[in-house]
Amino acid sequence: MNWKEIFPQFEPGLIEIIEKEAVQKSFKADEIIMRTGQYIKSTALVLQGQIKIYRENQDGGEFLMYYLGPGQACAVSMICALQSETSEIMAKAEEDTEVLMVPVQLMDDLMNKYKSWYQFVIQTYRSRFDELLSVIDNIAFHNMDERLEFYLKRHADKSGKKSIELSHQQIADDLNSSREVISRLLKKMEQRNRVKLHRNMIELL
Amino acid sequence: MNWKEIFPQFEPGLIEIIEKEAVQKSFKADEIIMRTGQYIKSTALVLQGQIKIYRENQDGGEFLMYYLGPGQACAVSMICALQSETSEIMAKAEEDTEVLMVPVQLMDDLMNKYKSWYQFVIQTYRSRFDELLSVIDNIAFHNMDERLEFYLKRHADKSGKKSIELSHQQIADDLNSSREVISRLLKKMEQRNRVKLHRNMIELL
DNA sequence: ATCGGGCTGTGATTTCTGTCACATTGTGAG
DNA sequence: CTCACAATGTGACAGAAATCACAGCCCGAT
Repeated sequence: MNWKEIFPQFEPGLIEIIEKEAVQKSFKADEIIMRTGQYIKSTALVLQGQIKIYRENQDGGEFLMYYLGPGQACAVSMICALQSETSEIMAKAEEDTEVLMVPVQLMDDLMNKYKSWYQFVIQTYRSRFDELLSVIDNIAFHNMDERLEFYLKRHADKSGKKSIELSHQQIADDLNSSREVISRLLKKMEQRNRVKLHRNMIELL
Repeated sequence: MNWKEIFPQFEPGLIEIIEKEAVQKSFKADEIIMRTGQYIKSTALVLQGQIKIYRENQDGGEFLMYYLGPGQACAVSMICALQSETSEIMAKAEEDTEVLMVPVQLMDDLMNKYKSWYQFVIQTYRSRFDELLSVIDNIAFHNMDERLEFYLKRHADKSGKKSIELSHQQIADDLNSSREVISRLLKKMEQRNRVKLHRNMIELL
């Protein structure tokens, strides 16, 4: 796969180094890419697929933070990488996914030498930070019904499709809620003609 | 005030530039330093006092993100600064506060030229990101009683004191809750001998 | 076709939190 | 001292969400 088209902003010298030092890896859908507490050895650049970044607590509860698609990178891994620390988050492949693993040790060097890398990293920080802000907004200021609408909308935006292929249970997990609550709220949304419900699929109207 | 002692890690050339280009500013307690939507012209380095960084929604609800003390800087202002964007957050002086305002235009240049500035910025990103993660954890996984304990603990850690001089109403605002709920939970904590309540003051045990 | 297991719908109940109403207490200004 | 006002205590009630219990439904494997 020609990854240079996915990161067109990278300058030639940078591409060369990445070509030489980075390793391409594949993950199957539902495969865990990184767990909380795990030592971070590289930063992942997403080439294809979707990665879900989420927080997990001791009781098995999950909470979705955001998705990473092609052309994006995990801010946490960069930020940790620069200090060789352990992960605070979980990353799981939502679909079959291709990533480019850039070794930690390169980071400092790339930041200094390549303007396009520096800008990519800054840009990544900013987008992730903004996403976290909107996540906090949602959970702090909104009830579950509004959070659910936001969730569905974001999911549709990411995939570019009007239909969302998830079970109610999966949605409940992402929102750290329970299946019954989500089912009920979805039913109400259907009654208000915001969605149409199918098995394993929700159609946005 | 001799600000160099507060940022001892800065290298000589960097200090010189900041000395020349930055402006020192004072804010009185409760003064708003930055509002949501405001254009960001400089990055604030805190010299003295405490700044509260919080999110505000349209209905007047507030939600505390974190505090900035001496030697710290606002990650949001840096991140926005680098792209000359508007603020997504509110900043208010908790006490009388002194800050050093570094103009936005300098940022890129400083990042490239001064290793100590670069490291400071990266370090700042990382700490703020981590704080946001723990904020999300709290709100996503914990009930108000646990969030309150976390809040009190964090407040005590920041100030280094065992006593917290806030009214129940102020605490409720920070947690986007209501005064009565906080009063009740504090009473329960007192019964469990976790705190001792006074007027405008809470003593941790 | 039918069996079983994963989805989905729905009521009943409980817990947590927010809201309203009002009593009590502490404190500083005059 | 006392008056006014802010801070705190508390009961009653409402609504959101979690939990339990169970019924029906869809779909793929046999």
